[in-house]
Amino acid sequence: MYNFKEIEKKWQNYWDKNKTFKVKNEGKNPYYILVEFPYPSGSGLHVGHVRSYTAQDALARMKRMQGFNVLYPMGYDAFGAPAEEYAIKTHQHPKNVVKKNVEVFGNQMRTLGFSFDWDRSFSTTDPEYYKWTQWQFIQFFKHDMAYKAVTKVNWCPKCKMVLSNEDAAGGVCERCGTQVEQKEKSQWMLRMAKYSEDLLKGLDDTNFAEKVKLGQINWIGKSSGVEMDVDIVGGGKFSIFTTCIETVYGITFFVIAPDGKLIEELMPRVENKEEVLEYIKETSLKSSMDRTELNKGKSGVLVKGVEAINPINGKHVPIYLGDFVLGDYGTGAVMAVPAHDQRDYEYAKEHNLDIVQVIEGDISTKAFEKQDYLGKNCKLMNSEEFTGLTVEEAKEKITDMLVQKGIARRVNNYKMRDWVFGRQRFWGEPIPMIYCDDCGWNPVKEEDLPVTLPDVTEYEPTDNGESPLAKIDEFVNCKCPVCGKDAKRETDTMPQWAGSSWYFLRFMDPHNDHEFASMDAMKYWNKVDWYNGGMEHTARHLLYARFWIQFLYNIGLVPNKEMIWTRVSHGMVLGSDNQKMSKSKGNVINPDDIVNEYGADTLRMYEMFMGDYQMDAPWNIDSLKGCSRFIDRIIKIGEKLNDKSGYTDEILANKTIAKVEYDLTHLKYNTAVSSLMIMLNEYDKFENGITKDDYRLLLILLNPIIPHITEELNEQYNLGEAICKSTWPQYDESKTQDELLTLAIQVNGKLRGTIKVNKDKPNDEVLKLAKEEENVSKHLEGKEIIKEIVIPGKIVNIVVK
RNA sequence: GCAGGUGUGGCGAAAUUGGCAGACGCACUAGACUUAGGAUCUAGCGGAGCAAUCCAUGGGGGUUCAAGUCCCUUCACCUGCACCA
Repeated sequence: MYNFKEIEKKWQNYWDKNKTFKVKNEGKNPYYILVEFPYPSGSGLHVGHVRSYTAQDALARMKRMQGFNVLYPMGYDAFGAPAEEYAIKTHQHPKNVVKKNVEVFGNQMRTLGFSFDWDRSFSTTDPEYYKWTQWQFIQFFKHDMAYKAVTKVNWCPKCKMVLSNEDAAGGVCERCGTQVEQKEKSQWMLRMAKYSEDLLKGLDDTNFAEKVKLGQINWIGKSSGVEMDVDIVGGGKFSIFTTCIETVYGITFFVIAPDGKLIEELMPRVENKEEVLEYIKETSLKSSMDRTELNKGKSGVLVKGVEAINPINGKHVPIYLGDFVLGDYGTGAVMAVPAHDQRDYEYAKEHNLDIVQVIEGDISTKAFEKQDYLGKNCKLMNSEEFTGLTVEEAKEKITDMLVQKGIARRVNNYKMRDWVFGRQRFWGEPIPMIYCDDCGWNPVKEEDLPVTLPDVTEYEPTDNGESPLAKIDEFVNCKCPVCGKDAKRETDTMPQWAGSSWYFLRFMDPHNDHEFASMDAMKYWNKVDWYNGGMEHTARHLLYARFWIQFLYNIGLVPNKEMIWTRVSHGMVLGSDNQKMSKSKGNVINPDDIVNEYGADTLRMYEMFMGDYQMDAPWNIDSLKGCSRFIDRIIKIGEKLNDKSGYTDEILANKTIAKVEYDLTHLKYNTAVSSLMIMLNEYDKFENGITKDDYRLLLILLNPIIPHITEELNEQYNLGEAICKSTWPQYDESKTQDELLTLAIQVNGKLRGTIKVNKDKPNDEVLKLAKEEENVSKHLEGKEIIKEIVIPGKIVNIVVK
């Protein structure tokens, strides 16, 4: 094995000293490659990071050689709970924890030879950065896009802490196992739901992978339907939302949300108040998790004393309270059609309610639902004048009628809610708002930004669920920015998603101290050309970031409504047991160990070669050794240099350039590597050794993936200027294919032989040659030829009887 | 339950997008070199068969001259979301 330690260090220093990868906001062909910046955890860089950073590094290095001005930046997303919890445990300021971890990550990334422009690096926790995150929040507020509202939070009574949904999974606190309670809390929200339609439409201006787009679409969850008014017997009304108005004649009851406003309004008329209140209380104790778990039975109570009138036929039907109806989706009330909705069906069975069938189909054991009847020409029944119409016709006609009568409206509903933006944590961007008894909520003056986190030593959460900042008087007490009287600061901080929603803009202009990024810089880079990250972030992070950008666009602060062009995602690197790497499973691979034992180039190459980039792949140390062996062979073939020039095999050279170029831009790193292995195998077969041009070509093509050793060999054999300063080789399309092709000959679809023909040979001559082939002619003997198919350059198939 | 994804040798995987299934690598076997080999090189390597040939891409069916690839159906696993009306 070669001395990779010395060689890799040498070239890393070279790139550093020469600022090889420093990029300016000027020149032709700007190209922005972005990888998700890491959360600098205490456990250091993961081999999964190495996979995606290497992949995009390879792309960046190739693009640079092809004359693009490549921005390939790196930073840190360092706010968040783990650093805070570690700080609590070890009694130090989280910023020190982060500083240490950032250093570790930085060093690790440097030893891997990534071509980041380190001069543009920052952490979301830098006051110079989060100043602008806070400034942007103020813009949200000023444009009425941020507001305070009461929401429920997961509360662990033992830890005295607000928990994220993830930390409250299964309804128990992840840290201590205590039953989680729901607690009401007034929090800052961003009006994200308002952007539902725009976020859907915006996808047309992107080149995201189809599955990424789908993830976004599902998350937004648009459904088109009808909102219909329902009168209550004896006065009053409410409305319901439905996507299946065609079943309106099948309504046998209504269900309303226990956590909605409607039941509050109805309360005075309710006869069984105690029962109803008890049920409301029960529901409020359940987290959304619990509600789902109790899915088995459909709980609920009859609301006595009020009845609803089915607007289409005037029938009186009961109203129930059921916790499967959510107070904050739709109108918080639903029409129940047990014959055609499984959920209603179960509810009706449980509570012994009528079932009225209105669409022809089998409802003996379960509901005949929309996925059963839509698009299948099913007909209505028991529906007065609509009986006999198809579902599709009825849907339109019933809607038209209800709309005409003024009791219904066509509406769209979205699952996506407003963004709960407050966190009761210390380690986040303080929300830059001040409350004054006289003036209410007002933003901190811009010249007073950033609102920095105080240097204290206690980060323990408070007893009442407030952020630890609430205990720090010198932080809380301040002057009202409007009237100057004593006032109090908001003590909630922002969620971790905040800083990562716009960091890619900052990379375009990272040192700007009078705006978050200049319009010129953003116009120059235009959009992120490639954004690579984990599949787990393609729904939420991407949606938050797009929302944030669309808002900035609408107030004229960024040049494009969508700032990310292509989003791709990579598969995970699994442990050798095919399981997700985790300390508890003991299957974690530390990239440092691999770099020490085999070198960064070997690790980089292996991670590119291990499998389809977009798919999960298990770690396999033997396979890595194979890559190490390949690099040894590259070094060794240098001894076979002859003094000829040009390419020994023109076709091989052109073919491989084309292949590598295609593969590196289509996430097919594994086949790029294998085509280079093939090239080396061919070189080995050359009888008179290889030329300098042959060797340099191999090294240049390999350089994006294994940059250190290729530079070293290029220098050692004096093959030309440093590869990082060189131009990517051009290929000649006409020379990527041999003149003589091997053509497969089939008889009745079965391979019977091959022939070598010139690629321009006319079809009839090809066919003639094919029939003469020894084995083929044997299979044709005594048979009648029915059909002859010649696909030039591909195959010949002769069909016989 | 819904959505998305995956399923090909002993293993990681390829397959120009409908055209010779298994490229490339690992592991394995045999041989060479060697004091030695966990180094290197050469050859072999889906299954059955001496062979011609036959069988084979989770299972079943279909379209086609031709299917891993398209259509229908079914099973298994993974990842999200989860009573969304």
